[in-house]
Amino acid sequence: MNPDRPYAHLVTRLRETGLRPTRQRLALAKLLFEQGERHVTAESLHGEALAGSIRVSLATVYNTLHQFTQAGLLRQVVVDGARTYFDTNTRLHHHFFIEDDGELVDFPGEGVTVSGIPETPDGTEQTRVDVVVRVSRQSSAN
Amino acid sequence: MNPDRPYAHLVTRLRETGLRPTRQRLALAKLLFEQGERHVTAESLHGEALAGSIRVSLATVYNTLHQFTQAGLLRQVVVDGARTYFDTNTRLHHHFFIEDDGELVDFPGEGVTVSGIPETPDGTEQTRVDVVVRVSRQSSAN
DNA sequence: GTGTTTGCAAAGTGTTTGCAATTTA
DNA sequence: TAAATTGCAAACACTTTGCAAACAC
Repeated sequence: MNPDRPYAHLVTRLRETGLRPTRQRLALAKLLFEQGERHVTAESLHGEALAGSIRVSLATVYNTLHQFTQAGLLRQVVVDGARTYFDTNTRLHHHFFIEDDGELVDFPGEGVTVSGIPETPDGTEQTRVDVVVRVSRQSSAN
Repeated sequence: MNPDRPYAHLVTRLRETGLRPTRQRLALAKLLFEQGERHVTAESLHGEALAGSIRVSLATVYNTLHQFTQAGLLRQVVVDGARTYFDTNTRLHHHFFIEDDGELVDFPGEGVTVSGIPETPDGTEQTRVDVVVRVSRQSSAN
């Protein structure tokens, strides 16, 4: 939080994407990128910010997440319908989706092969293949 | 629409699942199951019903879609985050998702193999593997 | 008749937007 | 100071809910 040394690398990273390194964006970037790979929702990140005494509005969190996504710093993940997840891992990978609690877990995409996909519909080209492995917690009672 | 011959097989199908074959449920079942495999949203189905002069409320459409899903007559598909799709194809299959217009296209699951999935997270077991092949319309301008 | 189902309108989520006030360069 | 960004509150889209009236058996 020292304003004299405000995470130079994050400042640079934001500048490179054409986003002004504002207090809010820096704070969110710090939460997002300074603790390994993670999955957040707008609300979870907003909660973290507030918990860390970072004053930022939910609207700004949404804006920032979308701007970061557009800049290639985040990847948007759709699994659950209800909420939108953002993933700080932008490399090729897929997801386990733990149905019981809506948690996401990455797994690397390098070793994964999907074979047997038919031709894409007329006039379309393949953008990406997403694999979601849905899992549920084993209950010994089952 | 002849009340004297109200689609006996649909009536039976509903009865088997423990759902009373009400006018609304029969009408929706007819729209859903009498014209091949399809993907609907609550709103699209509601629109169809109204267009076909079937008086049914949106709330009932939602209820019915969920009841049918629970009964195994439909499958819920998550791809787009904004809306929930229901698929009358309950067999093993995957989806093309046409990003430009949010349209879904099925492809059969039999020929598809996903290899290289690591072990599921601790204490969980695999429920299902969903493959979404995202495609976009080719523009000659691109 | 009795329990189920429906429809309405209201409430609930998660997300987006308009705009004045603030901040950045 | 000019342009970008923020925060608020209101608006949104989609979905769920509570409850009285209508319906199925």
